[in-house]
Amino acid sequence: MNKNQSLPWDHPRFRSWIAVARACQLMQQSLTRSLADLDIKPPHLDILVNLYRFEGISQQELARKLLVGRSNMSMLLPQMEKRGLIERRGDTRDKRVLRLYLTGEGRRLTEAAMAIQTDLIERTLSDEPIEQCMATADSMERIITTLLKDLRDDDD
Amino acid sequence: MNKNQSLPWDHPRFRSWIAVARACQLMQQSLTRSLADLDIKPPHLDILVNLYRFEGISQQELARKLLVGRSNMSMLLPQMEKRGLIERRGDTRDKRVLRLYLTGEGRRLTEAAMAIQTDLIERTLSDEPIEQCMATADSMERIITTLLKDLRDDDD
DNA sequence: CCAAATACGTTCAACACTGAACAATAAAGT
DNA sequence: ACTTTATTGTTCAGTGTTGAACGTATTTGG
Repeated sequence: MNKNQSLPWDHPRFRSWIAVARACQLMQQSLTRSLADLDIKPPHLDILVNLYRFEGISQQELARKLLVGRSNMSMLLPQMEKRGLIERRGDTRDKRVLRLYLTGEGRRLTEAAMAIQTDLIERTLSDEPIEQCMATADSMERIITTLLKDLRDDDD
Repeated sequence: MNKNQSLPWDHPRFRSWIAVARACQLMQQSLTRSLADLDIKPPHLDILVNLYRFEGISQQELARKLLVGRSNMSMLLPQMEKRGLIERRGDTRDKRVLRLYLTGEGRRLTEAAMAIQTDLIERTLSDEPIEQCMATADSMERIITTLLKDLRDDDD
């Protein structure tokens, strides 16, 4: 019973998750490099993609979707607005919220960036069978649901 | 041909990877909370675990394993040394390198932290079949290899 | 044997992210 | 109607991460 018998690396789930985390970290670094040409970083891309899909979203909703703090959006969005990628218009009914929209240039940039990201992913995962990818996706979506529920429970 | 026909979300591999990234982000946040009791954060745990497995590793090697910059280690390690978790001893043969060792307290803390992490992972993944976990692990390890090779190629 | 190139660790300025405190606005409770 | 509570976005101090420049030590190649 010296080493408590079971080192973490012996657990299949543990080993599996370590690999997932490591792959994510590497993919993020690779994406950062690939996006450098467009002079944006992954956080900006996350924002752009969400505005692309959900036009008129508020800063609060955006922060929730991205799992970051509201203050983060308050730092990034004005800088992207100055760059002419997005536009912030006050909601007429609720004067507290700012609704977010892509500009024409923002939309063009978003499409270019998404193309880069898609290429990177498709290229990196090209050896993985589609069924495996879909099984992993299902798995991850279940895990996401579990984790979201846990985090919400803790906030009470 | 308006929308370039294929939005990223229609690609199975793309959808799959987005789920992976999101799950990782959430797991990281959850881990951060769980480790708060021990007053350490995920980066510290990464360091501790590697010293646990590879005693006497150098700062350089450690940084490479963790996929972070050397300067990062130069910031974190002295602070962990002051806290009495690790020890840094100069190599006798090569006076440039500092070799890293866990102290008794560091080892205890590492074991406690690993138990927390293992519990979190086992609990979160408990609904996923073992075979699925192992298939995902294989998948991820292939992807890691590919990404590592790509990053190394870029550095030339 | 010596000069050039390389490797290790540190420092520093720049930037990113967070959580807490805050002002303005809206919603709920009385 | 009006006080209280909650929500939205901002600001700020604290902390983490990075890449480049640097000093020191080692290795390589003439």
